[in-house]
Amino acid sequence: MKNQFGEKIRELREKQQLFLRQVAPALEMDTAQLSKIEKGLRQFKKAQIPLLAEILKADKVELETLWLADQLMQLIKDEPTADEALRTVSKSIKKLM
Amino acid sequence: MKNQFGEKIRELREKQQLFLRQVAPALEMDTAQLSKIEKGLRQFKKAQIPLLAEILKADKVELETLWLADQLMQLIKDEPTADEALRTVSKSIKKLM
DNA sequence: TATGACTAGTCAGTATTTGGCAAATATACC
DNA sequence: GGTATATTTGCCAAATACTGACTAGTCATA
Repeated sequence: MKNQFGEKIRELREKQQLFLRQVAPALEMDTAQLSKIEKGLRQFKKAQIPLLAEILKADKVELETLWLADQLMQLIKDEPTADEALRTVSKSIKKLM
Repeated sequence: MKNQFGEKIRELREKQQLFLRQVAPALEMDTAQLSKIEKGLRQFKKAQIPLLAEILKADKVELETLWLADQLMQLIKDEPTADEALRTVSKSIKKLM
């Protein structure tokens, strides 16, 4: 539960029967980088999500959501106050909407 | 709703009638730094929260929660998928507890 | 206008992240 | 086994972001 984005795009890539070597160049990176991204060892650039979604014929918004969820998970993992902090944030965000 | 930690510690400091020049040295920083922290322009080091709580006679856990909430807010502000991502994270976190 | 509290700006030093390559490993096929 | 392709790992230099420290500034009050 800590690399949902990477796992998802790997799943999508395999479903499309694409190899790293086919996808990576389209994102202007090498296969090693993309491999790391899929395993959650490197960050994927948010700005590239739309392009990636297109390549993988996936839902852009879903990928963006997973990407953001991973960022959040990173922050709160190992944090005892995670739960309460999330509640605080949810409350705050509702006021902005 | 974006600098709850800073606002809180300023409030606490004023309630204790302390000046920046009194608090900052105890945290091994200068007043300019602490001022920026209170205004949300700089990060406060998580590891120093217990000490800060002591100085301000405040609840350590509350400060930690606000600190974390601010980190999260930073990430999700301006993110259209913030709401959904938060839900995803909340779901994930429950599985770890 | 003098003093004290706070803030804004700058900048070098430090830390972290990234991109790219080369080598290692894994998998499949013959 | 041997070869070919796919993926992963490790490393390092370059780029980027962050921090601490200092300076000069504003603001309020006496």
